[in-house]
Amino acid sequence: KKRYSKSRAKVLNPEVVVKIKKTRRLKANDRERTRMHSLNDALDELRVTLPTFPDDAKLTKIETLRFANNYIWALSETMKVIDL
DNA sequence: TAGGCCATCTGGTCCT
DNA sequence: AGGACCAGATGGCCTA
Repeated sequence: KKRYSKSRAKVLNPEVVVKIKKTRRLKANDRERTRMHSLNDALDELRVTLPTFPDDAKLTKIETLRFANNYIWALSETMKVIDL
C-alpha cells in the first residue's frame, strides 16, 4: 500500500510552478531593492558627516567611502599630535 | 560618443 | 525553507 497522500512533494501543475517561481523572484527583487535603498541611506548619513563645501556636488558612492577613510585617518593623526 | 555612476534584476551561496 | 548577502550583467542618464 502506498501512502503518499501526505507526501511533501506535491505534484503541481507546471503552469502553477512557473507562477510560483515568478512571484518568488519578484519578492526577492523587492527585498533586494529595499536592501540597496538602506545601503544608500547609510551612505547619505555618511555624506552629511563629512566636511564639504555647500555648493560642492554630491559625492559619489566611491568618493564618499574614500573620503571617509581619508578623513578618519586625518582625525586620528590629529589626535596623536594632541596626545603629545 | 566613450566612460563613469547608478538602479535594478538575477542566480548562486551563506545564514537562521 | 526562506531570507540576506553578493557579484555580474544590463540599460539609462550625464558630461567631458
